Amino acid sequence: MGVTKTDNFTERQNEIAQLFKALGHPARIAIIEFLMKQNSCICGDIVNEIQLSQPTISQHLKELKQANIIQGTIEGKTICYCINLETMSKIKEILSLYGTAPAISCCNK
Amino acid sequence: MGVTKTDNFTERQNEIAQLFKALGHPARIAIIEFLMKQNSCICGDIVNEIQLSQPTISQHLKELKQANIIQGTIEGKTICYCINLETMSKIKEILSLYGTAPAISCCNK
DNA sequence: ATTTAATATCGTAATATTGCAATATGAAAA
DNA sequence: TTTTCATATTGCAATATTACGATATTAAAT
Repeated sequence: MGVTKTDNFTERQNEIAQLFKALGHPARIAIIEFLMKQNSCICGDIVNEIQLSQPTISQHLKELKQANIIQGTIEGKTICYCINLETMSKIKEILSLYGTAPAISCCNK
Repeated sequence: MGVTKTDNFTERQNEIAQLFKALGHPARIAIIEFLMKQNSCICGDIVNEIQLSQPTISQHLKELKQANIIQGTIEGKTICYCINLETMSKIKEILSLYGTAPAISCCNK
C-alpha cells in the first residue's frame, strides 16, 4: 500500500527509521558531504554544485531540516545551512548499539 | 517522478544512500533490534515478534539482505539471519566523517 | 511418496517519493 | 516602491514502496 504501519512499532523505532530515511537519498548525501567539505555553512550554491533543479534541492533541504539533520539560519536574502552535530551524534550512538558483536552467532564464525 | 537521478551522483554517494534507505523503515529497524536482542541468530520467529504478515517480513528481510546489512544461512528448513557486522562498521565510519565539528560554522556558535 | 512446516515469490491495490515548471514569497538594492 | 535575487511552495506526472492474499518452493518428518 505504500503506507507504513507505524502503529506496530515503538516511537523510538519510528524515529530512528525517519532519521535513516532522510539520509536515504544520494542528493541528500551529496548535500551533507558538500556542507562538510565547505567546513562552514553555505547558502544556495548547493544548487550549482548538484545537478538538480532549485525546487528539487529545496525539497531535499526541507526533508533534512525536518529530520533535524541540518539547520538553516537566514542571512539577509540568503539562507545558511549546516549540519546539526547533535543529531549526527545521536545517529552514531544508535548505530553503536547495532554494531556490537554478538556472543553467539551462526553467520560470523 | 519517483525515480532517483543516480547519474548525478558518485557511485559512493549512491551506495551510501542505499545503505541508509535500507535502514529507513521501522520494520527493518525492529528486525535489526530483534536480531541484536537475541545476541545470536534467529530464524522465523520474527514474524511472531513483529505484527506484519509473513510475506511482508520476508520482503523486508530481502531488502536488508540486498543491502548487506544482514545475512542468512539455511539451517534445515529454517533460515538463520544475523547482522553483518562489517557493513555496520562501514556505516559507522561514514557517519564519523559527517559528524565532525567544522572549524567555522554559522549555526553552531 | 505424502504431508507438514518455513520461507520466498507473484500479483496487485494503496500510498509515498522524486523531480520539475510555474509561481509565490521575502528581503535587500536600486 | 519597483526591481532583483534567493529560496519556498504548488501542482502534477512518473515511478517506487509498502502490505498482503494466494501460491510456489524447499527440506525435513512421516
